[in-house]
Amino acid sequence: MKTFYITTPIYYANSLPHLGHLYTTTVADVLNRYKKQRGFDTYFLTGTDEHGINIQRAAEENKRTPQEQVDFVSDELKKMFAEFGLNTESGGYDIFMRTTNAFHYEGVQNLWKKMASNTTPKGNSTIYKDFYKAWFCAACAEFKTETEYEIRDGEEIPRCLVHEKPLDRVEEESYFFRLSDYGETLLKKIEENPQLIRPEGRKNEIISFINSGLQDLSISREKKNVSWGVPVPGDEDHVMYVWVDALSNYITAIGYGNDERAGIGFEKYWENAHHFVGKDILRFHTVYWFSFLLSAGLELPKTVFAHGMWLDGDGRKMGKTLGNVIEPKVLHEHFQTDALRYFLLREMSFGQDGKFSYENLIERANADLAKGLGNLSSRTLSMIDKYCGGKIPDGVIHDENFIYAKRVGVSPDEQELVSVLELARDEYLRRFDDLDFSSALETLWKVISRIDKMITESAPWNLVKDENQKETLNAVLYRSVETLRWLCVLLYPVMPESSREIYTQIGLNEDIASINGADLKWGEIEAGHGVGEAKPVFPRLDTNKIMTAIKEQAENENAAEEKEFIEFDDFVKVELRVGEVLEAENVPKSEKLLKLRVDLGEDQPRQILAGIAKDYSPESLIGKKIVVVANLKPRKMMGMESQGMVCAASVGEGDKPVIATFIEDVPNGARLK
RNA sequence: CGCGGGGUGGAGCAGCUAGGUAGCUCGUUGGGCUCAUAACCCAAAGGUCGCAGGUUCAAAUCCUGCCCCCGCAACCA
Repeated sequence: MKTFYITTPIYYANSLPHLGHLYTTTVADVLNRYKKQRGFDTYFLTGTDEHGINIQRAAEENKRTPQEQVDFVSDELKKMFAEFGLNTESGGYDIFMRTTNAFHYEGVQNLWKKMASNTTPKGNSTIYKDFYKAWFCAACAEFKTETEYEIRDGEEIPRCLVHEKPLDRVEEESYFFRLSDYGETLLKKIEENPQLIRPEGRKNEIISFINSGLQDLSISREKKNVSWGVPVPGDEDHVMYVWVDALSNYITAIGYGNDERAGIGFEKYWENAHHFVGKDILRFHTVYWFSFLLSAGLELPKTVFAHGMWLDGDGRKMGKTLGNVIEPKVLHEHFQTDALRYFLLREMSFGQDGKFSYENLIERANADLAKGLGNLSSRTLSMIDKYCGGKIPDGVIHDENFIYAKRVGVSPDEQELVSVLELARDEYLRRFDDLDFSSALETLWKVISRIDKMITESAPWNLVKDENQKETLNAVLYRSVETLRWLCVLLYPVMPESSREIYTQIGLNEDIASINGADLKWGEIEAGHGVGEAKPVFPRLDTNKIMTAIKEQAENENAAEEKEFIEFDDFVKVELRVGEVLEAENVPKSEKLLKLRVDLGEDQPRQILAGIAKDYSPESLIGKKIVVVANLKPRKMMGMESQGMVCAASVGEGDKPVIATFIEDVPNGARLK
């Protein structure tokens, strides 16, 4: 039997579950069900990456042990996956991989040894020990060069430009992987296997990255600095750094280098491995991972597919500040899982970025599911119930009745419809195989449209009044219900629950999870078979109602958070003072920032940067008395230091700032208490 | 010159790798129908495909230059 091994990334166990996790794992789940249905022996991996300094720190902050910390996060993730039917019990992933598993330690150590025992394509040792001094950003998981960090006034430790967190000075012995010897081999592999990195645009990025020259990769940390990791074999003083440890999970999980998982079948699954990753981590999964595999003498996966990211409805990145984050919890509460699955696959052209808003989801669910598929199912079954006594009619139109069928525009021969359906099915499967989920689904919805049209044009509600049209009526209903059967089978991977539900309502009871769409044949529903009760499968969603509920919920949560009282001492820590704006000007190249000089009654006015340029002109602020947080830690923005913060109310959806001021005159520097 | 993504009817997108009548969903307008979850069907309006040049018989698609928007990765603010 042909195998198919599909993986999501293992998610780093220092952040709580979010839409990104849900998306990648959902796509993988859909494809896994699809391949299984098509007769493949599949294996589906997801999980968590649980080592490293960030975990160690998060554990300290939360007063837990690292193990408790990763147990907590991976449980949260598992809970979310279970809520969305992605867990093993629901037919989802086969393993929730965790890098803290004992078998992983064994497997990855054996991989390391194997890598170390070989030489590079250029005949050098693959792993060597060296001394490395560099600034390292734990959040980026990258070493930073001079252009990638800044040293703020009064600080000695540079901060990463991306995260603005202090960097770690890594000045230690480290094992290195001789990545610099693998460029040519990688390029050759990529060229030989057009499907190796997808989509095309992303592949080109990787090629140009390789062409720009590969540097050797630090793959260990001294144990005295980072203890939470897999020990380097034969060297007590080092633990593996993320790359070898995390990436290798894909092979240790199916039995590479360890006995515990050997039964899963490394050989058979690895030869058909497919990694699904976000485009942000594609480089690690191609350049680094491929090189490790080559160094260990292992085959590369068949495909690494980089999907896009979900942006908000306006095309902006989701983030806490903007308040535009899509919460899995909200999705679970207000939407059917199948509607979400459909949306995720239909709305995004796979490989590109997509926009996600609750409104879009509601619109899709209503247009395609409630009004489309659901309504077709409902009208078909209801007519079979009313006009045929709940039994599926025979679809044959005999010669003598051809004339009546033609009179209402129904082809006596069903062959035309069958060809259309088969063509759509073939196209659907082809596009699905090509991971073009969105247009695959589109082809099926054309079929739905066609059947709706057939029904409307032949008007069964009129046919039923005419004895001569009995066979025409039966044929229309048979064609409709038979098409519905096909749709259920084909849509099962995308919408397992709803497809099963409709299938049951049709009165059928095979397990559609194991019906290969390619084997579907017209006319396999037997006439006389009783249909089940027709119930709406996809409820029509009320946008106003749902959006109101979601907003109220968010507000309640905010209110709950605000109700946590602080001590007076806490308030006193915030030094609010009256300031007079002496000067104000726009910051060049910045659309948000204004540079203010504010008199706080001190010797020198302060320079304060405020993100209000969109709503306030510089002139309008001069001479105004405002409220300033005087003891806020200075911070650099656009190369300038801001020595305080302007207080403003945050209003409306765009968090429009409205500056606080006084109704009477007040002396500069007066403290607010 | 940091890197990347994008600019296509009112909204959201596809088409661009292999040039050849500009397509889909939603929305709008008018009509039809009543089996169905106020659903479905038909018709219409609406685009100089960011701008300028070039290649070509032919460019949304290829080339050059420019303008504008958005990200720097779902974390933190």
